[in-house]
This record gives sequence, C-alpha cells and structure tokens, in this order.
Amino acid sequence: MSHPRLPFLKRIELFAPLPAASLERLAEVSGLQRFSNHGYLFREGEEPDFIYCFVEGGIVLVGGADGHEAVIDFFGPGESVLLPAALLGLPYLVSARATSDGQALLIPASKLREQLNDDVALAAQCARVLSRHWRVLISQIKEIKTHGAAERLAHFLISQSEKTTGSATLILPGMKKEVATRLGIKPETLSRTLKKLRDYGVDTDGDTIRIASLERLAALVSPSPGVSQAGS
Amino acid sequence: MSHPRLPFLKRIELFAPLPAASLERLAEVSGLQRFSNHGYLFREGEEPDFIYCFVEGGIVLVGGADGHEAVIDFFGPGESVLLPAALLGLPYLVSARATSDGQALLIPASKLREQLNDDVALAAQCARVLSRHWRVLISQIKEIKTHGAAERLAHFLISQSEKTTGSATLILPGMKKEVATRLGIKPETLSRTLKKLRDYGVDTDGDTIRIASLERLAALVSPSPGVSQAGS
DNA sequence: TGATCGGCTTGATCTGAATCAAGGCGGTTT
DNA sequence: AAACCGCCTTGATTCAGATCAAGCCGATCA
Repeated sequence: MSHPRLPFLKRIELFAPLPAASLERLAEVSGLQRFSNHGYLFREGEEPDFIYCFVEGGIVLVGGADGHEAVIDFFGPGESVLLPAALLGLPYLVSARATSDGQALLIPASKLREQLNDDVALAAQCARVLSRHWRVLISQIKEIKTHGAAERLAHFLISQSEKTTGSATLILPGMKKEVATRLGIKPETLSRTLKKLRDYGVDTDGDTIRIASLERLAALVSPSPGVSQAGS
Repeated sequence: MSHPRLPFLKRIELFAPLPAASLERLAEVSGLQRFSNHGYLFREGEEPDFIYCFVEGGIVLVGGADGHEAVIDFFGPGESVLLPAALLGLPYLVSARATSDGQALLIPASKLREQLNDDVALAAQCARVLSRHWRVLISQIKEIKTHGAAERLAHFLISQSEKTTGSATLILPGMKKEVATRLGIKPETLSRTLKKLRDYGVDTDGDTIRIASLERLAALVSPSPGVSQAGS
C-alpha cells in the first residue's frame, strides 16, 4: 500500500506526470503544512529550506522592500514555488504572503537537489515546468513594457477566468492592493481603471468581477486583429 | 579522438559542467552557424527547431510587434537562448536580432528533447540554468515595478561592467534604441537620463560609457541604506 | 451601540516619461 | 561633393499614472 501523502503530490502540476517510483520517494520526504491568511510563509533573503506546493488556498509572491513592494504573481492549488532557489541553493528573491487559509506540501530543498541528480524523470519534469514559468514571466515583461494600465488589467482579468468566450465571473486572487501591484499600478489607479472598464462590460462588486463578454475585453487588448505587415 | 565541435560546446555555460559522454552526444547533433549584424536569427511565432548557443558575437531578444517592441535582454558568448521553447515544443515568444557579426552553435530541439529523457546530467543542468534565468527575469520585473528610469539605467550600467568597485569603461551591448527598450523607456528619455547621470560621474562617448565610480552610481540605486521605517 | 481601523473609492493636483517636432552628425550612395 | 539616410540629441508640449487628501463602508472590538 502507498504513502498517505501520495494523493496530495499527484495534484501538483510539477509532480503529476512522474512515475510511481519517483513519487514514492518524494512522498517520503514531504510534509504537510497549514498556513493562515495574511501570514508570511517565507521571506526574501532567507536560505532555501523547502519548496512549497499548494494543496489548498493560495499565496502572493512579492519582492522588494515594504512600502513599495513588487507583486510578482499569485499562486494557488496545484502550483508550486521556489524551485529555482531550491535547486541553486541561493537565497530567496521573493517573499510569500498567504491570500487565504490553506495548506501546502513542503519538500526539503536538499532532498530535491539529491534526487535531481539520480532521477531523470524528475529532472526533466523540473526543466519543463521551469520552462513554462519562463514563458509566463516573459509574457509579463512584454506586457509591462508595451501595454498601458487598462490593457494590462483587461488581459489579467481574462487570464483569471477559466473560460475564453462569452461571459464570466471571477474572484480576485488577492486584495485589490495586491492586484494593483501585480499590474504595476497603484490601488487608486486600479480603482479608476476598473471604472473605465465598465464601458466594456466589466462589473465590480467587492472582489467579485463579472465580465459580460470576454471577446469584447480581448478586443481592448489587441485593438486591430487583422492588420499586420509582412517583413519583406 | 573527440569531436571537432566539442571545444565550442565546452564554452557554453549550459553545457560546460556536463560529463564527456553527454557532450559527445550533443556535439554529434550540433552545427555551427554564422550570422551577421542586424539579421534575424528567428522570429516570434515560429516553431522551435533549434536552441542557439553563442560562440562569438551577440543578439538581442525582442518580443512584440514591430514599432513598439519589448527588448527582453542581450545575449553574448557562452550564453544560450530558446531552451524553454525547445523543451516544450511551443512557438517562440520572442525574436532574436544580431547586434554584431558572430557564430552560434545550433542544437536541434527534437534531439535535445530526446536526450533530456535519457540523460540525468543534461536534464539536471537544464533545470539549473533555467532556474538562473528565472531569477534574472524576476529581478527585472521587480526593477521595472519599483524603480524609475534613472535608477534602472544606473543599475543596468553597473550590471554591464565586470568590475564592481572603482571606475569602469564599457560598451553598450546594442544600439541606444535597443538599450532604451530593454530599460522600458524611449530613446529620447535614455538620452536625457544619460545626461542626468553625468552629475554622478557617467560619461558618454557614442556607445562607450565611462563610469568614474561604481560605488557612487550604486548609491543612486538604493538611495539611503540606513534609513527605513518600521511598519508600526 | 458606538468607536475605531483598514481597505477601497473619489477628487484635485503634480510629475516623469511619452510624444511631437526640429536639427546635428557620421556613413553610404550617386 | 552633393544629396541622402538612419541614429542620436535637444526642446516644447502632452498625458497617463502617481501623489496628496478627504470621505466611505464594512469588520472588529469595547
């Protein structure tokens, strides 16, 4: 019979595709950890002891000094953070603050580093997941550099809703303050920008957002879909 | 006797630490490719055929439509690009334009994907290098979100000079236009900001920059080291 | 039940960077 | 050598978003 934490591991994107043998080994060194809303799971500058895989609830990754911090992104069930710091054994570049109560699976960084050198399946999967993260970050950088606040917000809302057409309802993954910073703007500006988007069918009620038509919002992000010039 | 392209492979950060066996296998499927200044090596949206490892000369990675493109970063000898797209087999998110004449080692994406599943050393090394990239990108995001143009430029100049104290001379890794976009500003603003930095001991002559004191510049990035307010 | 506090909105004003508009300068073409 | 072109600089103006300053509202607590 298999390990009691195995079912949790299976729900983590990073580990899900791994063969049973790899999962067993990970399950043995993992531990379940509860956390509560607004608490810090770890802070920028600390040495990497664990990677965190979220089973329930979520957190926000923030970097930089208090007062003007930069929100990198939100993470929830099935996702994991800190793999880069853990693999390299370098201090965290970011802190994590809970955006709800929840629990996370913790894998010791040292064990992970060991197994990475013995287990091809694990190593390859890490490389793939890191690749995916890379692409997410590149998209964010491109977006910050080329789009204004309204477009960024529109895009963010679309990415937060599972659906891709028709209407959608979603709950913001954190406080408006945090969402604002994630978008690289101030809370006041988020408030105003949200109001502008009302003309595009976006309705706000607390941290619940209703989008009348995802297509209409998407049109705001890339204004003229058909027109593009061929290089030569 | 060993493969003729092996010495080139050894100079690539991504492959340098690998055991001889892994290197041999890579050398066999690799090919050397010349490129010339201002030419495109590949374009956003294309299917990933190769990863590119720079032996000589460099490129700039850009994303987004022509006209308002976002420069991600500059890459030079020893560095490699496109590992994420190649591993996942997804279309490139970025284009690469040469910033000088040079040559690159090309590794077929399909071969790399195959070997990733057989070769622990390779897979683990990919994970580590991707982790390093992740941290670079996070730093860039934090910087864009929390610092103004002058600070970002100062930081960029410091990162471009090998030294860390005293005076330094460096050559910009691309056209001023491209450097500006890398920093998330317009060429005009770069010009003006560079002028502002003259008061801090930064002298400009074409694409050559002389920095009188790296310490003085660094002070601009983090203005008052000792002073910080406690939350309550 | 009233007081307090923190997160959010709203309005007024300010400002850093973008945009618009000329030149200047060095390299290449004719 | 004259004409041209692309890159950079410089100046004037504009604008998106930040900052400053009240209020509002729902939650917690006495």
